Amino acid sequence: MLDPKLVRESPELVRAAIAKKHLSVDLDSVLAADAAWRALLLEVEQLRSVQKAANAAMAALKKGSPEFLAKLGEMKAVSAQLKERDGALKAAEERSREAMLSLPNLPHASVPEGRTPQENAVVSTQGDPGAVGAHAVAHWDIPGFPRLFDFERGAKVTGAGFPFFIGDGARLARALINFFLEEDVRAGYVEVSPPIFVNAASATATGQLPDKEGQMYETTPDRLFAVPTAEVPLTNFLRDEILDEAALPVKRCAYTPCFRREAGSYGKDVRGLNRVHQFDKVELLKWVHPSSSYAELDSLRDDAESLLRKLEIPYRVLLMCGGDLGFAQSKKYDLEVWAAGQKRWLEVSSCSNFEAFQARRAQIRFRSKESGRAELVHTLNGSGLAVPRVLAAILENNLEADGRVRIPAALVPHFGKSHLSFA
RNA sequence: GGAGGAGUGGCUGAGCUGGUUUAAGGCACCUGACUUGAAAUCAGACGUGGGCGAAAGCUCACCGGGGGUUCGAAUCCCUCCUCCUCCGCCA
Repeated sequence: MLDPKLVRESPELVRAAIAKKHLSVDLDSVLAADAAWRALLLEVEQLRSVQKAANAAMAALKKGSPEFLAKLGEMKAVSAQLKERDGALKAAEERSREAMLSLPNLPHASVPEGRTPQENAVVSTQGDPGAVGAHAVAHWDIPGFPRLFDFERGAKVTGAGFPFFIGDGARLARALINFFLEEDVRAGYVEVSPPIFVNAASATATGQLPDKEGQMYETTPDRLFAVPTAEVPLTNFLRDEILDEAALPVKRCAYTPCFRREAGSYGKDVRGLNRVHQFDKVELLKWVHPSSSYAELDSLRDDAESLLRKLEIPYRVLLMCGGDLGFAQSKKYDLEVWAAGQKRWLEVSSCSNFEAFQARRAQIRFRSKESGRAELVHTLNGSGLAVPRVLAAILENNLEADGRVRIPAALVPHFGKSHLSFA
């Protein structure tokens, strides 16, 4: 959420942010809810103050004395009034908080104007998408593909979008996970293996609840949620804590399976490995000093990019425009790999700076040496990387005439051999 | 899963027969004095968050979470969570 003080004092900034993100949010009703809450707060605090003063006076009086009884009668009335007003205050506070939570984060000045994904800026393109010839085929059309990636039995056992990975398919996924983790650790991220279920409080702190409840798998009877990304447990790791300034930046990476119901998805987007309900991903996460968060965003993006360079997969970097930025992000880059068979770009990483937007909701702070106060950190995250789409790109870009797939040199030590076979 | 015990500021630790408690005392941290410097000692300051205010400052909340009783709750009641001990079950 945004700083309520900022919303109160500079509503024009918030209005501009809403416009740049092409959202429709009623800022005036947010301001009204906030003002109503503050008026009630003043009232209730005054009543409490009266009550506290009387409390001290009564403590000094002899219990049962006429003065005591008179005061007691008086305070019973105050107490009843306070109870009524306090109820109204709680309701107003709830309304105000919900209203504040409906406001999006402010986009950074460097975010381009635009409404649709077509207006995202292409920052750079690496490798040559045209290098693979006309013989390239979509990965699901490669002969033998169903033997290694069994969607039919997955549907039988669990449901659509839950494939089995078999033989060299499972081996390649495992090699990628291992490669990503090793490289990320080398880049200074501390490896974490988090719980893959989280409680409602955690899902709320990172914004999955209440809005995206339908996107998560939920367990009964404990009401735990299967993580849609490692970002959720990792961000919550430091929830409600105050860090040493010297400990910043804190860099973490984590491999988890990720679970997404993907309600509403359809069409060619969901074919093959493009979009599945359970997938492996290594997530990168940083908690940083506010003064360096944009430099840290660039280095985070470069860490993710270097994985693709080492795998020799053509990719491009997009800078998201205001309309495609997302509710909580200040600035976001997408990394997309070239899938030569489908002749389209697939998103494999999304690197974002949330500034203090997430940290405020999760109350993750550091003790500032300069001010002596606890200040909010800036949080960043990005994939490093999502496995199935990288795997799909390797299958499509590296398919050779004999029907085998060449394994990128950097991956061979993890895969154990130079080619993947569908036999 | 069953039975007991315990959760108090950055840490430690009283209060827990309800009312001068404004949460004692100690440690750590910070400032000052003494000192060539340091240690020790002495003095002072020392939580987080919200609201009002130009500011100085004023005010409210917070004793694991939530609810209740009461004029008044760290203290009494209910409930949930976590940790510890023991028992049961189990890879």
